[in-house]
Amino acid sequence: MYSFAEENYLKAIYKLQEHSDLAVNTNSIATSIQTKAASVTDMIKKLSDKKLLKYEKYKGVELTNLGKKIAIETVRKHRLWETFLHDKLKFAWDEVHDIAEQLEHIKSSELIDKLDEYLGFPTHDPHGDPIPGRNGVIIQSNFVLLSELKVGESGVISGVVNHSSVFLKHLEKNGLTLGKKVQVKEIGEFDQLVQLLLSTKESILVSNEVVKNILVKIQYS
Amino acid sequence: MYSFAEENYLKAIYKLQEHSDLAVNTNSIATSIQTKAASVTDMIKKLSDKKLLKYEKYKGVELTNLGKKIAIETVRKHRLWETFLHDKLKFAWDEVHDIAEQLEHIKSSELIDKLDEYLGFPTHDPHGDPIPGRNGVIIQSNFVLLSELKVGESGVISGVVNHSSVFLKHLEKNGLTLGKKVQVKEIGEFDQLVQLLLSTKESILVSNEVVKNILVKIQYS
DNA sequence: AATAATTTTTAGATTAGCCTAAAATTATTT
DNA sequence: AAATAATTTTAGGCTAATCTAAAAATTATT
Ligand SMILES: [Mn+2]
Ligand SMILES: [Mn+2]
Ligand SMILES: [Mn+2]
Ligand SMILES: [Mn+2]
Repeated sequence: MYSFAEENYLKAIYKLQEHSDLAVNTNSIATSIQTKAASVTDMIKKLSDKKLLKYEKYKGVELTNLGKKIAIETVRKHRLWETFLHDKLKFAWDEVHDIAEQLEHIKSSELIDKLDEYLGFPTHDPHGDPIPGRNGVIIQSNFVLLSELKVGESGVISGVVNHSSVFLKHLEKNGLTLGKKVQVKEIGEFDQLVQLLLSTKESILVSNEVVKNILVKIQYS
Repeated sequence: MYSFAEENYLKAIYKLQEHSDLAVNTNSIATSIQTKAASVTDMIKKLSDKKLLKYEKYKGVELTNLGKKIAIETVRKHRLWETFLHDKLKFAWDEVHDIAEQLEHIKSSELIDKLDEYLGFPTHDPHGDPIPGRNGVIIQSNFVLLSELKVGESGVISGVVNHSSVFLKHLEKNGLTLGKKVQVKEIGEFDQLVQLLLSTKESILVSNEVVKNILVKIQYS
């Protein structure tokens, strides 16, 4: 099977090429995985030998179908474990990522399928990210940024762009958690601060940086 | 923190010195961990440098308190994960060990404590082995081998000595699982085959090798 | 006590994964 | 089109964990 490092590289490359089907370059992998470009070159040679990606010197890499499959399996494991940690063990949504980063490398397809079943075949992880199915299919949700909503429009918080602990804690503190309905009341003309109306009738003021990192499912009323 | 390999060595040494407080010798570690003596020598030097064990050339090793602590923590994790896999994910008792062998190395004390709580603070794993507490304390149960029982005596199956999959499956097939009450009906004088009476009134015949590997809690009737 | 057998250690390699520094290539400015 | 900047690769080294084969130490046998 594949090593932790190999799986981490595949996952990182997968996420980099996910929303832009260009070749992924060495430096961007290095940045995303917090390592040096020279290390990346070493590793992508190995992954290329193992037919997990296509590599042309100085031209970046592209995952093969096999590489993509392993990457998606790793994402599936990661998100299922995050769901377990959050739903069953009651970890806060900003605490699950680092532990899942370890758990995602446990080798056993039986384990992950039983975990999936135990969790009731969840479709999204605690951050609203879709959980790939056994078959590798990922159902893309059509969420939009809360910053895209016009004054008067409403949406249900369904995901986050920024996954950092400090951001997630900030949302939690403001009651902006998954499933909460929010309506845009006012957008400050000068500083773009956004006034949000919660379903509790409570009104809160958040920065533009916050609404740019929240994904909502639009509610037509 | 400690590497997977280091934790595995500590656990192996711990189990070897557990029931005999002599120094543990190089070859026995090599055998138990399925590696070569030269590799063991390399590793015990490292563990000695890290104050996890006391090592004297040609004289074997003894865990320090620190080494013992890490070993017990690893055993705790292993058995809690086995319990999770068995109780929650419904893995058979012969399927949990190999996966727990991986899970025991996940680094997060918060995780293991929450798992412990989630499982209801179990005292024994699916094979009847005691689960060390947070504090490292292991409650030793006074189980005896089923082979020690005389004709007429009864006991509740509470553990196994042999943990191999083939043995565990054999027990399962014969209904000899944890918690089952058995009474020794007859011991064959010629071949030592043992006739056991189950609480279902069913009577089964098992080999001496089987009863020598089952631990029971004696029932005084 | 000497010899033989066994155990343990050392010496020297190997592989995975990472690093720094220098060289090579590609991209961007002048 | 040169020159300069940025990116990428190569070269050489390092650590962890393993191995084989040989040497050294210990233990058992004659
Ligand atoms: Mn995550
Ligand atoms: Mn990872
Ligand atoms: Mn086990
Ligand atoms: Mn292990």
